[in-house]
Formats: sequence, C-alpha cells, structure tokens
Amino acid sequence: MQRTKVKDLLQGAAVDQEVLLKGWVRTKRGNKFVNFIAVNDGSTINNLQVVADAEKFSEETLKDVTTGAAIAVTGILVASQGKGQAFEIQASSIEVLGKADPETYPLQKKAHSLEFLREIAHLRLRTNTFGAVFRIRNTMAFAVHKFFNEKGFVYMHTPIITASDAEGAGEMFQVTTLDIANPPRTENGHINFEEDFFGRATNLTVSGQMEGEVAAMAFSDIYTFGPTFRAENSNTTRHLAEFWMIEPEMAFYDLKMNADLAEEFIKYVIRYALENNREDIEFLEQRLAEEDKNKPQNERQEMTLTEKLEFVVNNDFERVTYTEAIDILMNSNHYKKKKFQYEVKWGVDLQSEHERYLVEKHFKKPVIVTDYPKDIKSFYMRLNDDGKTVAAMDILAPGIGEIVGGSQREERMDILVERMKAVGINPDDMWWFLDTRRFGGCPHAGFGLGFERMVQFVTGMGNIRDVIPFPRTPQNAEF
RNA sequence: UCCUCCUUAGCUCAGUCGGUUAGAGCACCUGACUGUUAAUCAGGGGGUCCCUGGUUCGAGCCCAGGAGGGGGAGCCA
Repeated sequence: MQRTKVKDLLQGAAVDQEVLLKGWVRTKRGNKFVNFIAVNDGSTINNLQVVADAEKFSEETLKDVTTGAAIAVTGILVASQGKGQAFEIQASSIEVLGKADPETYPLQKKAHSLEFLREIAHLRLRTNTFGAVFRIRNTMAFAVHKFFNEKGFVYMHTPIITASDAEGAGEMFQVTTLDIANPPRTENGHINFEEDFFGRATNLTVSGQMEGEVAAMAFSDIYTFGPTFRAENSNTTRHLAEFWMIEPEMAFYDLKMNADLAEEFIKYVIRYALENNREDIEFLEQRLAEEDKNKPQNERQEMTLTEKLEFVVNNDFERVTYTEAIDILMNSNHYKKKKFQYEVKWGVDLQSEHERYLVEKHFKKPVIVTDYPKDIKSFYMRLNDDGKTVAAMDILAPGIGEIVGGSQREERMDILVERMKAVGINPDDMWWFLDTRRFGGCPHAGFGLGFERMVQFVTGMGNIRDVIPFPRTPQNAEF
C-alpha cells in the first residue's frame, strides 16, 4: 500500500478507508486498554493520532513505541471519537522501523530551550518550533524564485570561489589546496600562490554583485540566490559566517526603482508565507506570546506576529534620506535627554541604537534610508549631484535592523575609477568589472537582501542561528 | 574583538549569612486507571554542583585562572 502523508490524511478525503502512515512518534499516552500515539512526519505542524487498542498489540511492540521512534501504521482513517482532532487512525498493525531509547533520546515531550536545541541541531528539526521555521523558510525560498520569475528576471549562478578581493564587503575565507603546514614559497619568502590550484589566491565569495552587474548588462534583470561567506568574528543574533543572500541587479534602474522593487519583493515573500504557512505562523505566534508573558510589560510586543506581518504587507515603507534621518534623531527627545550612547552627526554612520530608534520608536514600520554620505559607503555607489552623498539605500526592519543594503551603481567610468583610487583599489585588478562601463555601460542598480534576516522577521525568531538548519558561526561548525 | 550575565539531575531551574545527608517541576522506570490531548494519580532510580588551583575547621556559595553558552556592541546582509 502507498504511504500517505499526515497533511493529506488530515484533509479527511480517505475517511473510512485503509491507509498507511509513516512518521515519528511525538508522544504516547493511554491506559491498560487503549493507547494514543501522536505521529508527525514533517508535512505539517499537526500530528495524526493513532489509536491502538491494547488487545490487538503485543506489549513488546507498544513498549518500543516511544517518543522519537519511527513507525509505520496500517489502519482505517476514521472520524475521531475524542476532541482535539477531526480524524484519527484505528490501527490494525504497527511496525517499529527505528527505535529511540527513551533513556538517551534527548528530545522529550515538553518544551526545550532554544539554546539547548542549538546544541543538538541534528535533532531539533523534529520539534514543532523548528518544523514550523523550516517549512516557512522553504516557502519563502520558493517565493523568492516565483517573484523574480514572474517579473522576467534571470536567475544567475554567480561563483562561490572567487579571486576578487577588492570588494571590501568583509573578511574572507581563503580557499586553497596548498599544504598549509608547508606551503611553497617565493624567493622573498611569501607564499607562492602561483602553485595553488587556480594559480592565484582565491576566497569564498562575500557577494555575487560584481558578476551580477556583468550579467545585468546582458539580460537586463537578473538575481542571484546563494550561499555567501564572511569570515568576520561576529557574535550576534543577526550574523552568520555562512548565509544565503539574494542579490537582484537591474539595468536601466535608478535608486527609486530599486527601492520600489525591494519593497514590493519583501511584501510579496511575506504575503506568500502568510498565505501558505498559516498554521506554522500561528504556532510561532503562540510561542512568542508565551515568551512575552515572562517579560516586563514595556518589553512586550504591541502586535501579534500575524498582525505585524499583515501590517507590513498592507502599509508603505517609510522613506527618508540619511540627512532627514539625522534631523529626526537630533530633534528627538531621546537625543535631547542624551540617551544615545553614540554621537549623532551628519557624516557619521547610523549606529544600531539610532536605527532602532527610527524604526521601532519613531516610524514603527520598515524604513528605507537613502543617500548616505559617500565616505561611509562603498566605492561603486553612484555619486549624487551634491558631490557629498551617494545613491545608496538601506532597508531597516523592526527587531532585525538592516535587512537590505543596495544602491544605484556608478556607471560613469571616470568617476568610478577616481573613487576606486580614493579607497585604495587598483583599477587594473578590476579590468573586467570596468569593461561593463567601458562597453555599453548604462545606469543600473541592485541590492543585497539577507535571506535569514527576512526569515527571522517572518518567524519572529530572535536569533539568526535558529532560522538556518546548521549555523556556521565563529567556533561552531559541529554539524 | 570588546562589554556583560550565566554554567547545580536527561531538561528547566531553586539553593538563605560559608555549616551536617544538595532540592523542586517535568522527563525516565514500576504500578493504578475503558477515549487520552505535553493525560492523570501513587511510588522509584538518577548528581564530576563546568574545569583547575587557592582561602577556610568547613566551599554549590568566597578568590584567581581557564572552558562553554546567552545577551549587547562593532563589522554587515
């Protein structure tokens, strides 16, 4: 007989028919006469209840049906006699496919702390919380491709291994096949990368933007969606050494079109999750509500998770220039009461506390900040007519901080080369990148969006390590 | 990398002023119970008090160093 998944069985189409269920035991309860086994197979947050009359099953079989065990159940799907579920399986046979010794199986039928579950990342996917998070992550990844596909964007696979080291996006992981204990040396004692696999020093990519710009000059609109690596010694709830970034790049776009696209994109993905993961989001919402009960009144959320997501989807993002943002901060009571730890001054980058104030206290919604001073942004961002600012944009989300960083690109060859020199980059090293300006260059724009941060926003998970299956952070690559 | 907090049973945590045999809830095991909903009730087993060293008649508690983890900051997505 063909196995049917829990999600489909709970639809009830097969009621009063014999079905085959396979999955993992969440809990077993009951008495001398009847046992109730809650089975989950990951297809939905809901469990299917298996009813096992004691007279039909040996004590030995039921003894091995413990939390965590994999079982196969044959029986009739019937309308449930009990409350709490519409359907259940009246079992005629139960086979234990894989035992889980209750003395040593780490997961119990009770809530565990996220910190504890992080230490058993290989088992935490079997919990309600992580089941919900990763079903939502899956839906959102699909929505990313769906959105861009519907808009006629071409999905580009930009390289994971790269030789370019002038992007300035962050510290990089070296990639080498050299014997690190005894590397070949040049005459003056430096490591001789000419003998390395690629004949030069290479690293894991910190961004696909340069290659993305190249592709945009051929296909007009492209996007990348792949792993990205930063070797920063960052220990925060919003940084990973390996994360997934979405980087669209569009020919003939200016900064406003860029911001419009980013806003539309974020709303699309959130809406898609709301439409397709309602039960998972509701579960996480309850989890957050429980968590909130233990917090002091002033730290509690004003909106439930669903309300927050619907609010974001149904309202325009706030748009301010960097200069306006500085004005808002300097005119705030917070500033006048000297509650900011860091200086607020035109020309200085916004600190986390400033961003949080703008997003969480002042506007209370996502904010797009544009036109930053050129000295605090990357060389490739387009210089504005004022000569002081560049056509950059950051999107700041409540509770997460910076979720998008992007800009209109500097397409004017002479200005770009000048900016490279000013920040100490040798234009000759980026000859192929400059060719995009040399041959048929055009105004264009793009942005990078941290996928995990967007998943954090939708799931309400506070720590980025809990929205990627196997987090890579400093001193942690166990799984 | 910096600041700060934490580490006691499988899990979550309490442990008073440094004092005799370190506790609770849940989990687990045994038993009871005819339909349970993280079932309930009764009983039972379970401890390198993170590690190393020190102070003291005596350290889970005080001191020093180390390890691991959480939160915040910087870097950024």
